[in-house]
Amino acid sequence: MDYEYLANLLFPEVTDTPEDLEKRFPPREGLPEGAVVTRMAPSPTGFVHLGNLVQGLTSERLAHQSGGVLFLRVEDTDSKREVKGAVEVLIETLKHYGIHFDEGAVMGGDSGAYGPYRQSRRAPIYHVYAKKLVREGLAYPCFCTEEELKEIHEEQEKENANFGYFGKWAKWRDRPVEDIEQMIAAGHKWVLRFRSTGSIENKIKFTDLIKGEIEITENDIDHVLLKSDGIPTYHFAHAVDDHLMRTTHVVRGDEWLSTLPFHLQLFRALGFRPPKYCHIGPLMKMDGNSKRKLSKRKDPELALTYYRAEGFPIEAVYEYILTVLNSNFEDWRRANPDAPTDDFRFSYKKMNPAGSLFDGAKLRDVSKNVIGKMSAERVYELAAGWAAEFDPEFHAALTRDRDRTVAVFAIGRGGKKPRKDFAVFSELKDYMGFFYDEFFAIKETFDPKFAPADVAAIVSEYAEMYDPADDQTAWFDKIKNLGAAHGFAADMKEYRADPDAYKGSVADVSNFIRLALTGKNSSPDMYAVMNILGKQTCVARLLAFAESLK
RNA sequence: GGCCUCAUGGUCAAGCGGUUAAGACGUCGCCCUCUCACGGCGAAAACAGGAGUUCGAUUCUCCUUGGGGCUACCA
Repeated sequence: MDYEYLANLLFPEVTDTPEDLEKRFPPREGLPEGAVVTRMAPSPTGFVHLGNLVQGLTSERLAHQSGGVLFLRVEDTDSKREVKGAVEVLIETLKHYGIHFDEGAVMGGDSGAYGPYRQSRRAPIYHVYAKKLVREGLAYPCFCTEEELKEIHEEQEKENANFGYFGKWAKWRDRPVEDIEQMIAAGHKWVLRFRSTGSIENKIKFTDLIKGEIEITENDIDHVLLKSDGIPTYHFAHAVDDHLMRTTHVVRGDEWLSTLPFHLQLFRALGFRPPKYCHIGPLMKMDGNSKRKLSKRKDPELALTYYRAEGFPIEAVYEYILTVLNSNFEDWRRANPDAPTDDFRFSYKKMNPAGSLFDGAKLRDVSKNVIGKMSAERVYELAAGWAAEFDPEFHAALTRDRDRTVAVFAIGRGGKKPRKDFAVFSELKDYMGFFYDEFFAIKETFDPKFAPADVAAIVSEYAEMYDPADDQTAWFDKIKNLGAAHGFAADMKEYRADPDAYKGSVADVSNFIRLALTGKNSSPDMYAVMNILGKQTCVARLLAFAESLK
């Protein structure tokens, strides 16, 4: 077989050589010793999910912690799954989550010397290597139609054989050039296949940075390298791109583990040195009531837009992912409560080889802590930003009087033990909506054991005596005395010692007032709440509540 | 079907041949307290099963079981 002839037949337009490309994309210089060059390489399917972020964050830390490079490469090789505008969504979402890329695809174009960074625009580059493989007898064209391949598969099922295009089923593997020429002349479409020399009899040993040493069977399948439209499959693009872009580490999901032997084969055939691999276990999710794990690509709860709409601060999602990825992160955070996240020394050695179940409750806890540590101004900015996008009405209320809203957020904030009232901004309206007249309503009720007449009397009398000038002690004394006058214990200890001697306690009295002012049985510190609400509003609400009980 | 991979409480996880098997979230109880939240104290809760190696296995090996993945001109 004259491979040189075949190569020119298949790729007449390719004149560049691999050497030309080596020169065009030289090894990266000026990087510190041990610098990690890696990438985030998502496919633009329309939404970004948590798994992407896990992978991206791992890559980002590995790169920037080592003084290396992180770039964004868009793997848009599948025209069938192409979703318009998805690339923009992708770039925007990653930007929102604060992953900083040193180079790669950006809105409308590229930035960096190793591009193009969209695989759909790299066809000429792939073809140079495709031609090289053909010339060396390492690849060949295959004219099988979809139907033929399906037949092969069915036949294999019948024979109980392994699936795939290999051995006797690889009908185009050893066809004479004349047949190929004829098919091309007749205008038939073809794909380029790898001529595998591997055997499932052989095992290869391989060291993954996360999983450790693993043993895998060699690949004997003649996988497709170039699809009939001339665009490469993931495998071929991975080998060519990561070599040319001088990637040192590849971080990806462990669903790639089984095709790894093929990738290694490909790197060798191409004369490339393979990168180091970190295969991350999948992120999983509870399936309703049954305690089975599953990975769901299409699960809306795993889409990043969900967390954005819920109103999780990005820092919280970040910290949560870090706690899942590196088991020592939580300990570090406890020891360094105020240090920037980037100070944490991330290590792939601490990553769990197995997949982990996504824990929403834990995310919430992390989020509460993160928000609890923020300044009131910061919470204001984020809350307003969230509301602007997802709740315009609430946004209008929040921003009507900036200083007042900041004061609301400042209640119980700061100090060693900040309040942790909410985990997401979407709960905010329920938590503090009563500060704004348009969202205020009596939503709960007091214990039916109390007589409405008593409650009404207490509330209306309190409206008379409330004085914003009182300090907190004087304020509370008034409430105690008022309660006592109505048969409610002023001292909690005395009340507990003999509950039957009283109608209730000062806690109950406070709660009547709270209910009148906030509409709920729970709220932040009442003294602070009343100060912000102002005397006029307080009195009006107290009287209205008393009136409603008649 | 074939191949790969993973396996400690409900969840996330320490653990690297000898431990009372950490910690966090969640759950429950108590304390603090004007409610809630916070905080403090405490409780229940785990090495999937079976062989082997070893003086000794959660830790090493094998098998079984179970989960996940791949087996496309998808990534």
